[in-house]
Amino acid sequence: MNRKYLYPILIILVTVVLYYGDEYVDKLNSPANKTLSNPERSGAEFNDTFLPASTTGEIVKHNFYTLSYSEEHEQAEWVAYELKKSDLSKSEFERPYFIEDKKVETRSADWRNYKNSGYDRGHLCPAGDRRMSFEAYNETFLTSNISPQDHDFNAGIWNRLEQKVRYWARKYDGVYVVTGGVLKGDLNTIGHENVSVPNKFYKIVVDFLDENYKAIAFLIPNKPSPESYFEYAVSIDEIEDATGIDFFPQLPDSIENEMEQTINLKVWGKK
DNA sequence: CTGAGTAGC
DNA sequence: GCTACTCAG
Repeated sequence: MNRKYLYPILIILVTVVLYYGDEYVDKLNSPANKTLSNPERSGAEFNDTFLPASTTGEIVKHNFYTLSYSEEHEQAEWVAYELKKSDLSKSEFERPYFIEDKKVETRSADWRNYKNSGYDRGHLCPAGDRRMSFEAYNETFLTSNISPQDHDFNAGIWNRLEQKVRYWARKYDGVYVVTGGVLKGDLNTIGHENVSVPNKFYKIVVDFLDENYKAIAFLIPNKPSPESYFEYAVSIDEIEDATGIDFFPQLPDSIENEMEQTINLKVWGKK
């Protein structure tokens, strides 16, 4: 057989085995042996309680993450997803092409806006967080999930933060993540569709392992930085002020208020 | 891991 | 317009 066809088929086969193999193992282990300590706190219904409010009214639910799209800025104002410990498999997939998100009614930006713009097509929900299946990985390559990022920012401090989030997901047996660019003020644009270039990006990470939810948030300039992301840690309230987004409206007020005001870096491992 | 640009059908 | 290949931090 031609090698051109053999390789993709092998990838698909391996993927199917990995994907359904995990489901099979889960079935064997369930419900007597629960490897996750908080399985009842997972799934779509639970995730909905962490969804931010949309300022645009255009929420799009994908299978592996949810976003709120801003047609004005031609990108998501937030992308939200649960990153489970079990999501962190090491399957390797070939990077696909970015394609339009057909679930966005106003059409998401064409990838060509980014070509020769000087900016990366920076993932909001990282491809590295969705390697549990071929479908999940590919779903991150929708243009509704990218934002113009300075390359050295994306490959540098932002990438280091994303890897830390994966570490926290392993340590805390899953975290909830909300991330996006700050779409406010006078922003430069790129491409024929005028995709806004955020000056800052934010990321909020919630550990919901026990009843005492705790969160950490970051607001980082869209430029190279040799510093630690901890230098850019802020409260969720500060991100709400900067973006105008209400992040956890569905949580009980007492939990929301406490979580959004607090900055406790030591419990997140800052030395 | 995070990405880019170019050549060719 | 899409795929394959090469390359960088």
